[in-house]
Amino acid sequence: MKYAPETVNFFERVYEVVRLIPEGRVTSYGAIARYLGAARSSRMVGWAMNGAHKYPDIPAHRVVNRSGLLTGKMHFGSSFAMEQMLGEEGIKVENDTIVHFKKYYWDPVTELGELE
DNA sequence: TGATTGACTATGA
DNA sequence: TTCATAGCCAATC
Repeated sequence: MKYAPETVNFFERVYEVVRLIPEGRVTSYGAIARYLGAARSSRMVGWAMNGAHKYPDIPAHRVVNRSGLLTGKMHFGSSFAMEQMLGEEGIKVENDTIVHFKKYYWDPVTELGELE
């Protein structure tokens, strides 16, 4: 697997941010992208997560789309693994969507401060 | 090399 | 309010 030099940095940053997500909290692809200064590259965050499976400590289940919808649950091996993991962290999932998403929402820009 | 796709989001009808 | 379309940018075919 080879990435463009700048891309490696971007992907690494994505993983770093995801690792910082506290247990029992979730964030969105767009929020991460925005935090990294790539507000319009939310899809790249998703793409980064695609490769996140190679890293054992990336809590990708804490990353959902802006509606709290578990759009990537099918990438966890089984379609129920993601909501099960979230459930064990105290996050209720109903109909593939996080209940009270706003309450659990963890925005890196807000929590970590804007990137200098 | 060029076209298509995707774990997204914002915007307009 | 719900549905459709347009940008985004790297990876894959």
